[in-house]
Parts: sequence; C-alpha cells; structure tokens
Amino acid sequence: MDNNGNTIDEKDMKILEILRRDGRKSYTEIAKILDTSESSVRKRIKRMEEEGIIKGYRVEIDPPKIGYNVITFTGFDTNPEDFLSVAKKLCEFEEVKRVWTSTGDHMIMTEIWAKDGKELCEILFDKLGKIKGVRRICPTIILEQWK
Amino acid sequence: MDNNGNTIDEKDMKILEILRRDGRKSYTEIAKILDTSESSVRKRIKRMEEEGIIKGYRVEIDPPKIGYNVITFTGFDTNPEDFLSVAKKLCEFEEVKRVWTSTGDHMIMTEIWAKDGKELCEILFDKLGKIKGVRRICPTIILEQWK
DNA sequence: TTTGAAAATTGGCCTAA
DNA sequence: TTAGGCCAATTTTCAAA
Repeated sequence: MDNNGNTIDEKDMKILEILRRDGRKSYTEIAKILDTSESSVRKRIKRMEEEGIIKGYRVEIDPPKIGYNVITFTGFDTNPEDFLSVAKKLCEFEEVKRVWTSTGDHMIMTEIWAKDGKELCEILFDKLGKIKGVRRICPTIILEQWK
Repeated sequence: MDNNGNTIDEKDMKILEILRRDGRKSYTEIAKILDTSESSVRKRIKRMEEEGIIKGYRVEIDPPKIGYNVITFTGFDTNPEDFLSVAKKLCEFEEVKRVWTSTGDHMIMTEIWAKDGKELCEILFDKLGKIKGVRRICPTIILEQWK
C-alpha cells in the first residue's frame, strides 16, 4: 500500500515495465512473458487505469522526421502573482507540448517543438514572451535523445 | 517531402495526433474517425514505424502512484573531454529515465525518478556525482505536470 | 479495397484463497 | 472479498487476392 492507498505488487510493476517499452503489446503477449493468464493481466491493467496509475498511452514520434527540427526545454520565470495564469496560458499553445511547474532555476518548465530556429524565435518571443507576467525565457535546445 | 526524405501527408499527421492522445486506439477506430478504411490506416502506421517516424508506444505512468514522489529534470555539466562518456554512463542507471544532450545552461539533461528526497540525494551525489568528469549537478524538482 | 481466417478483446460467471 | 480461471460473443488484426 503506497501513500495514495494504491497497492502495487511485483507483478503490476513488471506489467508496467513491459508497457513502458511497448505500450501496444497485447494482454496475451504480456501474459506469455510473465507466464500468467491473459485475464489476470487484463484485470490488473484495467485496475491500474481506473486508479490513475496508468494515465494513458502515447505514441513516441521522432520530431525531425515530421519536420520539427528544433526541440527545446524552455524554462519560464514569472512575476509571482502571475505564476498560475502563465502556466495555464502556456498550456493553450499547440507548439508547447508539455508544461510543468517546478522548483530550481525556473518556476515553469516546458517542452516546445519548432520547425527551425526562426520559428522557435517567433514562438518564444512574439507569442510566449508576450504573455502577461513572463519575466524571462530560458531555452535549452536538445541536440540528441540518448535514452 | 521533408529533409529526411520522408513523406508525411495530412492524413499521416492526423493519425499521429490521434495516437499522441491514445496510443492504444485500434486501427478500426482511427479509420472511423478519419472516415477511411482500416487497412489504409494500418499500412500508413506500419510505414511510419518502419521509417522511424514512429519510435514506439509508451505507457504514461503517474509516478507518485507507484511510489516515486520526487521527479526531477537534472542538468549535468562535465569536463569537455568526458562529455560523451558521462552521457553514456548516465544511460545505464535505472533511476535515470531519459537522457538528452543539449545546449544552453547544461550539456546534459536528464529525467530522474526517486522515491523521496533522501533517495534523490543518494542517486545524485553518491551515484551519479561520482561518474568521472561530472562537474556540476543541477536538479529541478517537478511540482506538477500541467500538460 | 475486399475478404476471410486467426488472434485479441471483452464481459460475465465461477472457484479458490 | 478479491484475484484469477474459463468460456462465448464480438471486434480487431493481417495477409492474400
């Protein structure tokens, strides 16, 4: 029993580990790997989905291959009183793929995709920089994903 | 035709968008949404997988619900000559979920999961800090994911 | 694109711990 | 009470035409 009242055992962890590598693997196949029954796997996954342990399944895309050549992690600093509204506003932009609030160097961290450097500048400074309360924008450009 | 010789049309993009939201959606359902045939969708997805446009499918987990209460983006600075070996070494640790090389504040960016603050310290300073060539470790703790 | 066989999914019901 | 086994109906997958 963890601190959220959810029970995760060894078998659940193994299922998650398999789905982390291949989110489309069938119940039957997972069952074969773990030497158990399909129904057991299915019911465990269903439970984890219902309890929110599994938030969903996502395709992983290679951004340059669809024309997005500039991927960044971009930190935002804001006026303290505008913090929440900036975070909320950032979520609305299609170019902003992910948004986190954080401690450390920046209050808000984002993942932003752009087709090229020119487009990145437009997104960061013409669009996001004009959100009320944004103080500083600190982009980190990803060169390569290793893991 | 993009700069990697891959052709992605409107329909492919729509398929990817659907899979970005639900990576387990069936070909049949995707076909229904896009008002096309199951085999068309399936063959397009197969082609995108083969061309590496689709790198894979991943389950998305809520880390605190499986006991990982501290999620960080952690930047690493290294001696220039040790840059590659550090990046490679970081990939080997089970706690280091993702590794990127990057420009900007840090040369290497990672996503690290820990059960609590104590475990995070052990990982960062006892384990990763001892990798040869690591100069500075800059963790950003994620408070909440918004998008 | 259509078709048909094989495989996977899904829900319900049952048993054992 | 709950996880898992079993079965049957439906849906999906997948390759050949």
